[in-house]
Amino acid sequence: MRRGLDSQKILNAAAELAEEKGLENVSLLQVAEKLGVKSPSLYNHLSGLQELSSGIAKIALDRLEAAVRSAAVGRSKESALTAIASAYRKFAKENPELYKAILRFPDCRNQSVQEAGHSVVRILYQVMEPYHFSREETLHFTRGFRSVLHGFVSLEAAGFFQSSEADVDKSYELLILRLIATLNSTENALSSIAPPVV
Amino acid sequence: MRRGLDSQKILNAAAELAEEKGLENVSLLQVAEKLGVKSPSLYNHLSGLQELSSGIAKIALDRLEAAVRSAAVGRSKESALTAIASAYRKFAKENPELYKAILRFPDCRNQSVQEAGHSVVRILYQVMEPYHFSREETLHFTRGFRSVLHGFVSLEAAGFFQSSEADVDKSYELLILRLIATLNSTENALSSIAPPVV
DNA sequence: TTGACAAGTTAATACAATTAGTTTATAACG
DNA sequence: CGTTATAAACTAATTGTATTAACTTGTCAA
Repeated sequence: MRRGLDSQKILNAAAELAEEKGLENVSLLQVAEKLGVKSPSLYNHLSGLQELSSGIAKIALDRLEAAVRSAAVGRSKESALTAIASAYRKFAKENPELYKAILRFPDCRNQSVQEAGHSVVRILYQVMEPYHFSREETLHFTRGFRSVLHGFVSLEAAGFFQSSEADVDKSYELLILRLIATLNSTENALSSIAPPVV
Repeated sequence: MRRGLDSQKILNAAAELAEEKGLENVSLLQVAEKLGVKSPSLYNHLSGLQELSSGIAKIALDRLEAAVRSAAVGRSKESALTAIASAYRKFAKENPELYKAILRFPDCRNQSVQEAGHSVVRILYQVMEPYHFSREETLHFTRGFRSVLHGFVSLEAAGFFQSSEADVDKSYELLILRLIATLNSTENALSSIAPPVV
């Protein structure tokens, strides 16, 4: 008895298991076994399967954030945005099971998962500072940018871009560059749509 | 004995159940109960839970396609693209459980799900015909456009856009308009990135 | 030293998927 | 009109999982 278990160790084991056997095979039973413990013991440290799922999602977001942050360091504006885009897709390709964990819906209602997601967004705010957009404009753009990263990466992961008639890397690059290109003419673009926000 | 079951009826019941009780509560047991039958009976019509999931995803994609197609009818280019974007998001908002079904990863490897996804893309090809882009350019753009739709809608559904500092409708509208705007200057945009494809 | 509590345990319950083996309605054929 | 083959249902059993309850026992602090 009396192992040194705690929720962090459990979540790390779960994340490891996800990478080894696939996210769908992560069960309390399997995690407990990996830790040399019976599954009810886990309830001393977390409230159930839901919390395990949320925890994995949080770990995944933390690692994604680290990857994105390190890609952006020392860069700003276009250069930072393209670097972030590459790092984001690279992370999803290298950690497919963890990336899936981020996607699972109910988790995102979870407080700490929300916060982890938010800290990814904060990086975007930082690299966009030099543009001197209003807070609202920045928010609109970062929502869009995130949508693009997430949308492309998850459709790709789901196997929807398998046509051999066009290179997937290039589709991604073009998409990112297109979106970034609209930043240079933001004032014009915005004012043709709605009055400037300021 | 001898109800008039078949796989279509099962899948429709499953889709209905998803809308009523949430996708995560769709089980063979529940579906069977809804149909007044015992769960092993379902195996006469489908191979198991996987096929049930794929089937729900296919139904969802079929309905999404119908919604998108009907939004695009009689329109082309910008007008069609914005109409499609609105219809897509509207569908996801009105059918959250079905939209989740589309996202579930393993399903997308499924043949008929892939095909259903493809027919959504075909609509995009049609409305973009008047631009007279090359097949490759069109493919790149439609991948991007789909990514934007899917990415925004799923992040929103996951609850990531809850900041009250900017209107979510407007974020979406701006994103779509930004992306469409890059089409008008596609030649320039592309050539500034890489040699024209033609 | 002792006793409360934390962290394990086993045992039991409930639900879900799936398989095996059985029964029976129905339709096709003699 | 009877027979029979088959499909479609059934019951029963197995396995895997989450979760709760009731228990045991280290460990730390009074």
